[in-house]
Amino acid sequence: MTTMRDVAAAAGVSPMTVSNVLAGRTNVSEETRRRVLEVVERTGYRVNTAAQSLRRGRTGIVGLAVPEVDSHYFGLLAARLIARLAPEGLRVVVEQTGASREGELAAITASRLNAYDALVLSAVGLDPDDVLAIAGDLPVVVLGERQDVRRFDHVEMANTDGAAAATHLLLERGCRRLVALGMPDPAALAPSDGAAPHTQGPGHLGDAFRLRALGVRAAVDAVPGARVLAVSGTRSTLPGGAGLTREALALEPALDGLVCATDTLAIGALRALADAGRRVPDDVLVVGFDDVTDAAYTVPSLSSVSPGHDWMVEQTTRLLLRRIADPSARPEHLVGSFTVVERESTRR
Amino acid sequence: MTTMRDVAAAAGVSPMTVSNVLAGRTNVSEETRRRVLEVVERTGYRVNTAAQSLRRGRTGIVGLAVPEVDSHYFGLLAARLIARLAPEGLRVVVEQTGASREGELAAITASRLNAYDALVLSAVGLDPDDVLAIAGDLPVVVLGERQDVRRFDHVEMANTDGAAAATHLLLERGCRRLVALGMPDPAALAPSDGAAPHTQGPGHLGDAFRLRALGVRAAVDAVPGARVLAVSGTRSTLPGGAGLTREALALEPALDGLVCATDTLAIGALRALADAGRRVPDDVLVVGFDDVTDAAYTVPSLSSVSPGHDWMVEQTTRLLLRRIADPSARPEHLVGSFTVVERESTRR
DNA sequence: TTGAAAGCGGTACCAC
DNA sequence: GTGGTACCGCTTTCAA
Repeated sequence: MTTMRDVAAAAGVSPMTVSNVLAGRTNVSEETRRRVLEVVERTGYRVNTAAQSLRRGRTGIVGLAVPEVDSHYFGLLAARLIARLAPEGLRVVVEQTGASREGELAAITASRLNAYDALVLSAVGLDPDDVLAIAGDLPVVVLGERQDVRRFDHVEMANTDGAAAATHLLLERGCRRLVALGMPDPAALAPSDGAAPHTQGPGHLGDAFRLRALGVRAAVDAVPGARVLAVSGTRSTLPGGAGLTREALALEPALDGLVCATDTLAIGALRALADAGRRVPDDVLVVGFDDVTDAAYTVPSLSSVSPGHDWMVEQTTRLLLRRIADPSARPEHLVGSFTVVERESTRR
Repeated sequence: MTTMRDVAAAAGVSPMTVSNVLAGRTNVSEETRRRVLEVVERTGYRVNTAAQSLRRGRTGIVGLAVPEVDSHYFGLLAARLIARLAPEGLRVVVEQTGASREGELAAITASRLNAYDALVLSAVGLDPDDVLAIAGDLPVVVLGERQDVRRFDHVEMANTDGAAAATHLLLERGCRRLVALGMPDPAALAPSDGAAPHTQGPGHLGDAFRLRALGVRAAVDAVPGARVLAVSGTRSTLPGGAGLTREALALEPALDGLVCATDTLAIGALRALADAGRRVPDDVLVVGFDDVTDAAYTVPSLSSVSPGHDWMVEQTTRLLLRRIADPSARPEHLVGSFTVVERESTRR
């Protein structure tokens, strides 16, 4: 193992000078710099990141906690975040939180968490207390859903408005028997009792999906004669989407519109509808949420709510860097805009 | 910031004892252990991983280098690897190598690489020299494709045999005008000149796809009257798959079978075929490679070559742990088996 | 069963 | 421009 001391010795300088050269500091003569670099080159020396981290107090690693890695939305998010943070000198470690409610999460995540300079929490089905307990004094940016904790920076999707717009699209196209796939029952959300939606007890489902359900409900309530049935009880997976759709078809055989909590669920739904002999968009209209890359490539292609990924990643990065630099900064709460991207699955 | 010293002081013991308690070592009295844990609990203390890494000489982080994060195969691989390595106390950092040939990669990757205990290289379009240069003495497991470097542990997919079997399936179903989508031209591979396929110059395309092309060629050559056209020139993406398919339709309007280098390309192809008014499987049969989750959920569902993901991840993990423990172990080279999963896209 | 000493390999600070 | 000194927070070693 070559150390900085070795390089220094070989170049006839002090370790400090090697450090200065490698850090690109300017207080080194051109001659010395060249000599040091020559030795570095020759020996293949690379700085020890652990030592660097210990000394600097920063690891250069950002944790990204997502419910499941193998989902369309996550791939999109991870890819963009990794690409965006790389030039900032930050690497991304992916934490899967999906299977692990309760203890698992508290145990595993907590012990690893301090290896990160910051944590991005993406639409995790955790209640705020969990997050609080786990985070400690770690900079946290919550992404996508709403947390009622004002402590954290937060980039929120237009969950409610986006879902309302998606639902509105189906209603406009003539749907009257809707199913909200993968969302908690909007009817049970008691929108009129004045309580904020996030006070509905600890998150058994991500806040995001509850907020989307509210949007669906609002849109449906605005149209006399329209009704919506919520079919929930699974995470956002393809088999989950297919399963829920079979359930939906059994519960509401006359369904003519499917508003899905995510594109992944919607893609599963498309498959299940095909299996059931329901044609999309002839018999049933389908709309998803997230506008993942795949949405444009399904057959029929999938209409979806686009949350503006670039903006979200950009803001997330900005808040992250800001908070790493200044942990005491006042938390920001941003809400993104959205667009409904219409494709074949709702075209009539 | 709470340190181990602080905890020790508060518990009236030495830092060493705190370390022993937290590491679960047995040489601590029950009484002392309880006292220490109580303080840890109360203060929310967590060990500093940087210091730990520095002292131990291991970071607990494994790099996973993939061409593009946002692809179906990667999601699958990453999810499984992350889940499998977590109980081993290893986290996964994702490195995107896709866009970065040459300098980029050498520069960026090399500087970060020593933060890892090991590196998993997944089907990267690098030539072996690159890998050699970058890796240094870092444990490397190459996954999926073939490297002619015997230095590395290697878990290879049944690229050639799998592709041959997939092609055979199409031929069996009556296809005679095949297109190999996303693979280098099998005709140009000069299979009979005795040269090993990996001597075809530095990897402008992943070895994996070239090996798959060889399989396609072998299968086609065995059937008189059958021919295959290779349409390549893109990485494995959905738009890429659609684009290549449009190209293929222009070059070979009579095509009746599509063998795709990956499922992602195949899914893009399904979309492009639908756009072109070609029915699958009525007019054209399509088969992919990887058997990603999505393959079972497209409409029509996609036949694919399944490389046995569980086995691959298991072997990768085994080799990884082995080599971390013993860097001088003799490199192993494993080749997986495969199964052809037939679905609607080839059912006639 | 407990703990003192000695670093792991860098870098901030400040003197030269 | 250069480098000595101290120390980041933890753990290996070995003595008590």
